[in-house]
Amino acid sequence: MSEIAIIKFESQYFSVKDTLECGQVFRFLPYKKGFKVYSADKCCYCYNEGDFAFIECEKQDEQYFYNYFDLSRDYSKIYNSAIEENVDILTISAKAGKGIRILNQDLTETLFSFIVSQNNNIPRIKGIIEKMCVALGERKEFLGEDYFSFPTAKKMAERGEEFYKSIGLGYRAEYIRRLAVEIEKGLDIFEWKNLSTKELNKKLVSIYGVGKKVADCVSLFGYRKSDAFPVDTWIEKVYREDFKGTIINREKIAEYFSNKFLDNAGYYQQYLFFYKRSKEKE
DNA sequence: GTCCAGGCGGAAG
DNA sequence: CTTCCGCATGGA
Repeated sequence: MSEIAIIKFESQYFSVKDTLECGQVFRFLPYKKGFKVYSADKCCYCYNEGDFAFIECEKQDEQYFYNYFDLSRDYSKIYNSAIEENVDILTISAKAGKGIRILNQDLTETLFSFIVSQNNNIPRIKGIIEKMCVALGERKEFLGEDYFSFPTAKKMAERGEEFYKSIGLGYRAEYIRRLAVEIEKGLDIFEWKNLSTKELNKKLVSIYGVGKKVADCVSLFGYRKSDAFPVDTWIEKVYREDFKGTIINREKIAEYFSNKFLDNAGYYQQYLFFYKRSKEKE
């Protein structure tokens, strides 16, 4: 039995539920007072209670999850900047999603996950990724329960297109398989860490199965390029209905928001996406 | 049955 | 350069 560490953090700018459910991450499950969250080969249990958020994990993973939940960043600055923009829908969205933080996710997992996400809905995306982990990941244990790690590229490269179709990937099967093979052959996506957002985008889009939208998500959630502004169907609705925008081309809508909100664009995007999607579900 | 989901690749204009 | 079309799957 390994030792458990508990991280305690003020909840004013940290809602575990909203942070997990704002669409940036796909591997988490309700558990007791909150959620179990899985990242790469690690797991933690987190929840809000009183005026705090708590994260329980193995002692050796304490730094990993401190960084994962982006706890060294001051979100009051981001939140206040959003309010100061003086844009109604952004003010409403920021207030509704005040506790949202952008996670520092595992890069490889983020890239594969957002390829799965294209033209797909969040419950299905979760299911497909879970099947990949169960089939190809490594069995681990946390708080007395088994779970599976996100598979390595090596493991993924061993399986054919048929396997990926069998877990529901449809036409995306070949995208996943080919990326795994490329990484196995030496493609190093970590090398792109220090590129500008624009140069990074070029590299990402060159991957088979990665277009502008997925590239923006991976830039924002994996590489933490906060000027990236992913435009999906929900954000397109926000743009049309709330910003009264007239541009049709999604790439240009993304450019519009990146230029408008600069290094806060990605954070605002999460507020907007979360609010728009939560309203539609009612 | 139709429509849609955190879209993309490839062909055609 | 931009626009259009086919694509797998499952839930509403």
